[in-house]
Amino acid sequence: MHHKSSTTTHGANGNGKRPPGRPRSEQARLAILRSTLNILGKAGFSDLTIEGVADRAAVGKATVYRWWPNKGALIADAFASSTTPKLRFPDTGSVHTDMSQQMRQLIKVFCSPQGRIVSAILAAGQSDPELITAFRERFLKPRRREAYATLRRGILRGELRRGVDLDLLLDSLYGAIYMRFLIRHDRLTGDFVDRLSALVLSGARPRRKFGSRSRAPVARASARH
Amino acid sequence: MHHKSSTTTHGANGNGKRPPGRPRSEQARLAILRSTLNILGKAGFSDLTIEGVADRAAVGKATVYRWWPNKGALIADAFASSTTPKLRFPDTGSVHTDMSQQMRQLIKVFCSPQGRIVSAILAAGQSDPELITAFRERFLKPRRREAYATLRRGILRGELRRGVDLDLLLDSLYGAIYMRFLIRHDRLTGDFVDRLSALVLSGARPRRKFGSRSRAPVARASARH
Amino acid sequence: MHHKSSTTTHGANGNGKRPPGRPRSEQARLAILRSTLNILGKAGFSDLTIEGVADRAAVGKATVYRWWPNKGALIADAFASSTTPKLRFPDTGSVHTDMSQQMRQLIKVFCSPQGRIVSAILAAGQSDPELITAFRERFLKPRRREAYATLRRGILRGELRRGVDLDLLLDSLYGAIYMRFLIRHDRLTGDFVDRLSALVLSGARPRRKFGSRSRAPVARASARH
Amino acid sequence: MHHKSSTTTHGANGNGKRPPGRPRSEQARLAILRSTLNILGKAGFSDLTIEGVADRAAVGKATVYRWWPNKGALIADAFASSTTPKLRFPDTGSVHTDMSQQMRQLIKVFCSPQGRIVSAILAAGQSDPELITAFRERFLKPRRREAYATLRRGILRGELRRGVDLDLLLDSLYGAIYMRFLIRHDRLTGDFVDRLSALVLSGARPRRKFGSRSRAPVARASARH
DNA sequence: CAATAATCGAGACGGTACGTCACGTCTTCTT
DNA sequence: AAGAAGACGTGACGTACCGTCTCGATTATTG
Repeated sequence: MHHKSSTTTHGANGNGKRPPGRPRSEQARLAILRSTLNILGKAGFSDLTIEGVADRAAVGKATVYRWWPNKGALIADAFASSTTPKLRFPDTGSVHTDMSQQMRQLIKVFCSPQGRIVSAILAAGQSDPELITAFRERFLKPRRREAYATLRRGILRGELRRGVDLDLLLDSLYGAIYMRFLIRHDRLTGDFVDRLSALVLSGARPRRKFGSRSRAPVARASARH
Repeated sequence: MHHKSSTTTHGANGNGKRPPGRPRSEQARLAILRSTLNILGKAGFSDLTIEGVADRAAVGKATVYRWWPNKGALIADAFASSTTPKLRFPDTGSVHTDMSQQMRQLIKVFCSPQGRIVSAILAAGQSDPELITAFRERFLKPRRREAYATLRRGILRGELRRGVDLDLLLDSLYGAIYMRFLIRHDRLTGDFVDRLSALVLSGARPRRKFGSRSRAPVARASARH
Repeated sequence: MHHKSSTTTHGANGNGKRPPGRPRSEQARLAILRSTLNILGKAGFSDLTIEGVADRAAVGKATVYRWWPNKGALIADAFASSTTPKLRFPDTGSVHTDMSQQMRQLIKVFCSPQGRIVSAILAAGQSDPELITAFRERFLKPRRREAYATLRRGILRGELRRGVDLDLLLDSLYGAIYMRFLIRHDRLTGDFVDRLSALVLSGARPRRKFGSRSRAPVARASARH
Repeated sequence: MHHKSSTTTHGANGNGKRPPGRPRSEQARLAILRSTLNILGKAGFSDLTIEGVADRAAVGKATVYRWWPNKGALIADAFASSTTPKLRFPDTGSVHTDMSQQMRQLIKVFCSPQGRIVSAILAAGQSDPELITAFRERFLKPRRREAYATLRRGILRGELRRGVDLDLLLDSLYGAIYMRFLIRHDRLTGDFVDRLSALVLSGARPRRKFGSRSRAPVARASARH
């Protein structure tokens, strides 16, 4: 492979030996990523040019091409390097509250300049499979893993049905957010997120059995939503 | 505005008078739209060039620019003109079945060559507000209107809660589909659609009335929503 | 031939019969020629476009093409229709004075807006033989004929040698003017014209024969220069 | 100024230091000039397109635009670079012979394919001042300087009058040639050149001194000029 | 008084070349 | 060996005119 992973400067490979020649300039790498984010933050994907990135980073164009095979990889790296603000799931004892709070953080990111970057990645990803894969692996999956945990806590507490399809559930929740984010047919507000969480999670509650009284506590638990 | 709506040839404007000059060639208009769809169907948005469209349509480049201000508008028009396969809502007497069947049609479209066009529009729309607006107005809204009717039938039949937020409901349903379509983290299957519909709609069921023994707690639980 | 002579409206052909159909609009014809001269007078040949001519004349483009096969023909006609200011040869009794005065008129034309038109014709004529021919026939030759007469008077008066090559003489005189006009390496002034005339005509004086007494009058004639 | 002189590759500037970056390709430069001359030699100025030049030179269009601001500058450079055939002034001891022989060479050039280029430059120069200036500086003036020397030798030898205006003389001589070349009302032959030289130079002969019997009247006649 | 016929304006048509921009590659000297 | 600088061939951009064509409207002659 010609293009090295941009996160691995060849100065620190496993065997402790450094290859001859001038080592890769960390300064240049950072300047390029910063420049990419700056441009993406204030202009669309189509306005992002390698030439523009190199100029703003005061870097030779070839230095960009040496380390990133194409615009997509550059954007992906830049996004990954961008310190995505906290998107942690709290553990409040209520699935609804946990999800709702995290989703409120998410829409805050989507509405910030960071949002432009996310939408640029999703857009570019439509014609660049590697890019959409990068988004999935580096952004979506890590958060999904946390979401699974949150939901499982809800199952254990009896707030959610035991056999519920977690992916289906998460797609219903986040899909609505992504859809509004990308198609912009309606506003992304905290209130929307709350009602969304309530609607979808209520569809995943344990099924009531006739004559069973035992689930009253569960009912009380979800009563806090 | 310089660019006329491409759907309004000036041959049939309201006052019955045709403006002077050679009338717009309907043949050229159709050839351009057809050519656009052909190219989009087999290549990505970035591979679609106005020059290529004009060539394939055997049309002067200026003729394209005369009627469409940019690539986005062209794609939007082409998509709108494409006889989007039937995406009608049946009336089976069950909301779940109605929605489920329509959503199955939708994913069939998304998985066909038409899907490339949709994703190209959504992608390009991320840096072209007019394009995403065109998608909303010409594609999304008309179908939403039908969806409202379907859901309202469900309300009348008592399948759905009276005060449910229809937009919220539809975003949960379709958002999940759009998300899988765009991020491709999971497959879009008929089964997925069925379970999706079941999950979300069950969250919108009427609250149980007092006296029905077993559902009382649930009803109380969601009462605050 | 498809293109009629622009000076012959078909309303007045030889046999007194007028063809059916709407007659050519004299008004349009004049507007086109006027517009051509206006544009040529303030811009170069390369800035003259048929489209521009038609627009300024408030005339359809096809009306121009109907009557003039190309830009050159249009310019030629426009130039011919332009009332070239008086460039007559006086008859003062001195060849030098006659020529000098006419040449002074000529450079006045060359230095006026009319000059731009002449230079445009000569320029365009370099890649359009018909155009340079038109210039010769319509502008140069008529004036040459008068010049011949003037020079012949000088011969009769004994100011010029009997066998002198009149074309050679005139090319020396006017060539110098055209050269300065086109190459602009030096100014075209009245004084220049006077000295030019003196120089060249003095080279065409009768040859002195030994012991001949007859040239006294000639000497006197040129004494007035 | 953005466009560098095409004759100065930045490889050899005064201070011996080469600027950074890839040096200009001398090969491309020559290919472009050659291609320009080829096209001009067989077609008119209006048939010369930058696109055509670039294609024939197997060069990017941008490379042409990088170094020449417009078609005129390109032609001027191409012409200047064309090894203009020998147009030297001999030193035969006779002004007439010297001039005559050089002028014969000139018309030979004018009648060759090179002539098309000259006429293209003069034509285009009529609407491009820089182009006509380039012609003057690069072609006309160098030859004029030699012509001055030739004429001055004639003065020293007593063949020409001491105070004669050399520019006037040269305009009479060469103007006649340029006029016939551009207006094509008569042929450019060696005989024409000989008689032209004889005519004009004879008008610049020294005035006869008193006491030389036969020329006395003539001398008096021109004395006032 | 129709019918016929050629003109007029307007302006869209398929083209060609324009001059610009970014692409991704290359060649040079410097670090 | 990597750096910046920047020229290279390529190819699409959006614009301007080319010369041709279709329109409805106008203005004449002819039957």
